[in-house]
Amino acid sequence: MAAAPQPERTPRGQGELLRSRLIDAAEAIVAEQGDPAHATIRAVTRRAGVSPTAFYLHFASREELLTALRARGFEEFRACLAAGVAAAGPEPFDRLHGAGRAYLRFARERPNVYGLIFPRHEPDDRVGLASFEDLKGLVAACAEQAGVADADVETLAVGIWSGIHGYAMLGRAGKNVRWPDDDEFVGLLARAWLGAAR
Amino acid sequence: MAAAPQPERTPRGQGELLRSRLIDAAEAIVAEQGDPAHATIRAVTRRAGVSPTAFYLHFASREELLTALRARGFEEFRACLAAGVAAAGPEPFDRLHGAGRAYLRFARERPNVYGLIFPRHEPDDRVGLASFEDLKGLVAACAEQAGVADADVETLAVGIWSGIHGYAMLGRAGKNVRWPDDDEFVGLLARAWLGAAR
DNA sequence: TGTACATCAGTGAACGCGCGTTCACTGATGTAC
DNA sequence: TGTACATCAGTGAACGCGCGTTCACTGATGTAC
Repeated sequence: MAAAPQPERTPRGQGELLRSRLIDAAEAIVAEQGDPAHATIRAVTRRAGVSPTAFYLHFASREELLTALRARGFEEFRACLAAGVAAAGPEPFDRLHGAGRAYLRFARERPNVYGLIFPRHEPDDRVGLASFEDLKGLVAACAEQAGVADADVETLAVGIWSGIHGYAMLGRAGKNVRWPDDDEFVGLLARAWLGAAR
Repeated sequence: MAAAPQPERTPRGQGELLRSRLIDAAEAIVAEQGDPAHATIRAVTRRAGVSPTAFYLHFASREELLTALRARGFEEFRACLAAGVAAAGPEPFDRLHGAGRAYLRFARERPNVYGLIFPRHEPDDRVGLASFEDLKGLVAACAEQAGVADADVETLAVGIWSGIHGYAMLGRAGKNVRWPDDDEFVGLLARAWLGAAR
């Protein structure tokens, strides 16, 4: 088979392609193995079909790769939430509910990416801040509609965010505990903090 | 100095002492480094002042050591909560508040032990179950006193536990967010889920 | 009371492995003249 | 149009390290007779 020899090497001028291929490989490893510790330089380059040394053409260190991976995961997470809100229509409580559902679906379907962007140690401030600002907007609209305008919106948002994050993290523990499903929990959470307006 | 030569070796019949010394060493490493991955067999035995081979006199594998460490951490956590409840007196809401404060203090003072017993992956069912049963008892007493006796206690407990766990995990993220302090948050959380009874 | 033996609580050297990182090299593709 | 050269996108061998684990050994302390 002397058929067309495939270009095994990235064409000239597009060397940056390998960079995203390496991030892809790292994401796949994290998704499969769960622990970012498995995304070693050698494992990532092996998966990308490239020699370990090629790694250094695009990253100065393993930490730099993980930072890039977290940044990508965060973009995807935030886009997922935005889509959930947009699909929910104009009503404030519907929008908050849509965000909550999207949040929990992401955490459930991609637990390892979720774990990467909300790490136990050295939390990424950008994640907290940007997501939290989004959430505060949704909560403020609900509070206004519910007539609890005098409430401290920031505190309400903290309460709701804590609840949803805790539920996402604990959700798989304790088989003997009857966990409400995502939809039900988001509803209960909004009612608990924002009153029975809906 | 030919003073009394210290017994550098555990006296006969008390070989089990090394077992707990190894767990001590592992706990110290986790507390200092944050990540259980650093608690390798060699690092643990080095810290305990013993040869790597001595490890196998007491544990069949590294995983067995980590299991023992988690079990110990969980005992300490549960004892801490029980003490917080006992010190709070007989009033149901005071007791729930005491548990919540103790929970958050433990998570704040010993974040790495907390992270070990509420791991992101492979959650330990015993932890979830035993702690959750404790919590359900406290919540049931509050619900009864608050006159929301018709409410689903299990669901209320899920909501409160999720909130407190989420707050504990997120608490250090986002410096620009104004987090309520532990006491205030526990109060808000109880009021949100159990009504304004207190 | 002495002494041979068993047990206990370890040690020390060695193995093969995967890791991060460095170094010198390669071979195709473009560009200047 | 040819050709020398530069650049790009990598490769391959090697290093020293810490790791888990195995193996044969040691030396003090107790026990049977």
